[in-house]
Amino acid sequence: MSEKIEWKDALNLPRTGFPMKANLAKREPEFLKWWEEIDLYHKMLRYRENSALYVLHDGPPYANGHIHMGTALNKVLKDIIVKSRHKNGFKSPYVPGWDCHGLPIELNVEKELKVKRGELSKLTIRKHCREYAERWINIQREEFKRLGVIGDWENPYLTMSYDYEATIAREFINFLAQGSVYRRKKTVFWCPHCVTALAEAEVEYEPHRSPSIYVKFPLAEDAYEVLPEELKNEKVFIVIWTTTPWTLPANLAIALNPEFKYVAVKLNDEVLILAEGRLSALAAELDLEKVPSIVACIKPEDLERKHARHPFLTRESLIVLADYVTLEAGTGCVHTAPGHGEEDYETGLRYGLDIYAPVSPEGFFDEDIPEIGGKHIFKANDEIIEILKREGKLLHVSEIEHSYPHCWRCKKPVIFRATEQWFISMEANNLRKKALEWIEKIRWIPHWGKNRIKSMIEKRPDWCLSRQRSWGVPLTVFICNQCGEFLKDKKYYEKVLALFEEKGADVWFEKDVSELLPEGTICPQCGSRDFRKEEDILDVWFDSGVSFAAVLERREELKFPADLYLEGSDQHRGWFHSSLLCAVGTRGRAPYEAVLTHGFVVDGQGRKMSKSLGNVIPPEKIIKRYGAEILRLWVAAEDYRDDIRLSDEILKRLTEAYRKIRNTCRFMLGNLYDFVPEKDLVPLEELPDFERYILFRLSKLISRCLKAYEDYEFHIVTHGIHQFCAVDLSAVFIDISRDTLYCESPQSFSRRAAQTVLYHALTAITRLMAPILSFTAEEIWRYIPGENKEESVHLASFPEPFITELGDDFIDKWEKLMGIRAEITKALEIARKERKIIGNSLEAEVILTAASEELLAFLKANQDILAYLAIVSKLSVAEKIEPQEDEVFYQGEEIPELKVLVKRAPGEKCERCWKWSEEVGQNEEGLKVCPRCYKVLKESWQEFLKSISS
RNA sequence: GGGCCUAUAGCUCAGUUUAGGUCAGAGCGCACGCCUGAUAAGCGUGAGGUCGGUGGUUCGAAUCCACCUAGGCCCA
Repeated sequence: MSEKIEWKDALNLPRTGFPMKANLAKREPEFLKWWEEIDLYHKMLRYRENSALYVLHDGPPYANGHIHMGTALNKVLKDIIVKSRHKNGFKSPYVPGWDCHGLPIELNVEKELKVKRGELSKLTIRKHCREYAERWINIQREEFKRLGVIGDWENPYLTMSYDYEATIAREFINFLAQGSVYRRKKTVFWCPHCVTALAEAEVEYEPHRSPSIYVKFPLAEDAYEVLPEELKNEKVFIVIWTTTPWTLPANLAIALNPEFKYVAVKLNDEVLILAEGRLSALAAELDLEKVPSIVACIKPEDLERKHARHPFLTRESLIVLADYVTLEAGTGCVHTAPGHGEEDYETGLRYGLDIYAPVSPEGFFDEDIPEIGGKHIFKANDEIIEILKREGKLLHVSEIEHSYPHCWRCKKPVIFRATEQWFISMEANNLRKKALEWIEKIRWIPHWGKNRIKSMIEKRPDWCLSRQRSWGVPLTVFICNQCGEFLKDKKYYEKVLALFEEKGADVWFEKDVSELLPEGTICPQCGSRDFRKEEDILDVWFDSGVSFAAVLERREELKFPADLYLEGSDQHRGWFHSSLLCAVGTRGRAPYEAVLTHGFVVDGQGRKMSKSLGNVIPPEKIIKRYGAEILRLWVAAEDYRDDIRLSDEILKRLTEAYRKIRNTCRFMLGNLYDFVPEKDLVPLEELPDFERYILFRLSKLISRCLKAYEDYEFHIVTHGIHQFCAVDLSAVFIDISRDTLYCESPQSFSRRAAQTVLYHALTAITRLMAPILSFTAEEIWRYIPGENKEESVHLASFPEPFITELGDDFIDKWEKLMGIRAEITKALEIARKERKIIGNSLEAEVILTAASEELLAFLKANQDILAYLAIVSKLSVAEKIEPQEDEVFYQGEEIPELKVLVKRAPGEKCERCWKWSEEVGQNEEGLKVCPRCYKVLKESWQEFLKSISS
């Protein structure tokens, strides 16, 4: 007998080419290339040609800059949904899109070209903008594809494509024709730096230092008439407070709250009027030793429509009433400039005041204003304060820091300024009401999304559509030069739309009105033939808002309405909102059946990612270091409905989880090297109980995952798969079955049964993980044995839970067995760690007993399986246990009536299977193997036996 | 300042809604040990949380109410 027998040659050890190390960053591109080669996206659609449609409509990212974690998160979530719905049996097309027009691109182009606004023609700027957008689309497309996102990347939708531009114009004209569009002067956010009106969405509130001044307005003659007798000979002033001194030249009114009590107080030799509720605050602000005494009370309604004199201009200021005046700050007397404030504007309308805004688009005062004419408004603040001082009208000046609107693009402070703008009315055609009705019918996930968008729609003002810029789709409106009326009927615009479809929206700027209007057009109002075209362009939110018309309705593979829109929760005010208004306004219904939102990417401490905090992690970095797969796993592991944390620790943990899943699958592949499912698969009903129990657990996992996919709860899937790999497979089934897999005859029933479980588990898990771990699933798929599998895992369907009912008795029994196993394991650990009796569990013999008859009977009935489950060499059940010196006695913790005795297993170690047995060596050749192994060797390794005996 | 949302072990999540009383859990990580026939792998055991804080309702609250703190999105 030879001394060194290579028993490894007589075992079924795992064999696989599937690498332990994923090398994701390097291998992923190979899979991407292959998917492209086989045109996976279209193949997936063809596999589901006759299936029900599931349409997830892509919200277009802005074609500017590299993708970031937020956009990556969004696209991966969409990809998981598209892939999982496909696996669920739906035909689920995915057409990605880009938002291409708008101010940010225009500004960047100006920066690149080093030109200022207006220096180049609109057409030239537009040409450059188009190229710029194209450039970023191509970059972002590659970045998105790198994430493993599948879709119609070669044929995406672009809001700047000619047909899309035509659709935008057409939908605008729909609104125009139904009388929803109007034009009027209105205060809007205005950025003097970018020289444009801004939408609410384009304004950001930032802390800002402003002067805080108290200004005295002397009462005019008519106001004295209503003053109490004792004030008639005094110098009386109304005191206002403002943080924008530059708006004082536009002051036309002072607003009082009709509900407040106003008082006149004496300060030095002057009388000041203010709200009683602000008196002590003012005294504190002025640093007075004591609150000035009240000399009279004033009823605000007495002063209504009386006047005060402007503090430095020869003009009067109307005293008005308004209920928005508060006692939170100031004096309760509010400086009102209808051309420079939203509420001021409304008050101005009510009192018939001029909407006066003597400020140029660039932010310079009109020349005709004394002293400060021609100066920039923000620079005029100090001069106005000086003038007030000189005129003796300044009561107090200080500085405050407060939240002030800033331009989202240039980050500079914005102003309110009255200008001519185009609007879609929220009330015309009941747009607001209908939108609110549709909100009720849509499924919002999470449910609170409904309240959120509802309150926004309820409160939002009319939609300001116009932008004084170049890069966008023009507001296609013809205006009569004679009477000022604009043409509303669709018939006037058919020619324009046809031209847009063919040549894009540039033609609006290229061609003369006469070339755009149908021949012989006459103003229906005044009969004139003299028209001009509107020069403003449309708000980009309108562009993306009509994507349902440009994409869902126009693409053959899609449908209107979509099943789902999925974006960040900020889009309740953005795309969900604009899409809803556009669709309700023109189609009479919402463009989606359901809306799913995700939170924002924040750092490990829950703080938002920002350049200034320096906590930004770009997707590219994660892909390079860990692979896109880890990024995808991150997306899937987190509950994205809240904010989603990202940190190095989180990525490290995910990498570990990934490795566990990968290695578990690798082990299964390695043990299926000789398994031919078509031939070797053991029918479910013939499987031993343990195998059936594991498949039952697998079935539960499958059910749970299918439901979680259905509900878009991917973190349930991820945690479920990971836990199943780590516990049910790796720690339980694989650990226990290793002996069977390695040591039994290759074709034996018991080994094939164990392999059957591995095969089912592997194929199920691979398909379950495919929407998330798309690369790894594909890699595994290639190694899975069998002929009848799809070319790509992404063409396969989800597994079905194949064991749904085993009976409660069966489950109870197995849960009890696993509980007993856990107790044995604890006893073994004591023997190992504290008593050093054993190392490997196979070195142990276990004797069990129980305090209750019932448990004792159960133990006796399951003695053999318990030995198997516990992975010990010998296990028996006794009525009574008397521990010896070198033995461990353990009483159950979870099962107190269970008692476990551990001692060293008797006999010798079988050199082949490493189990200890008193029968080792009892064979003809005197091999140091146990009878089981000897039998197996005779059965399946005769060649090997010959070779070692020679 | 207002609306909406979030807060459970170092990390990611269960448990909270359409019943408040085995609900204080899982996996990972960590510590310690074992194995060396999944090996830059595998197995086991263990230590970790007054469920963001403070009050209140209740016989009893992570779970209901109020307020506060921190953070996020949106708005002013």
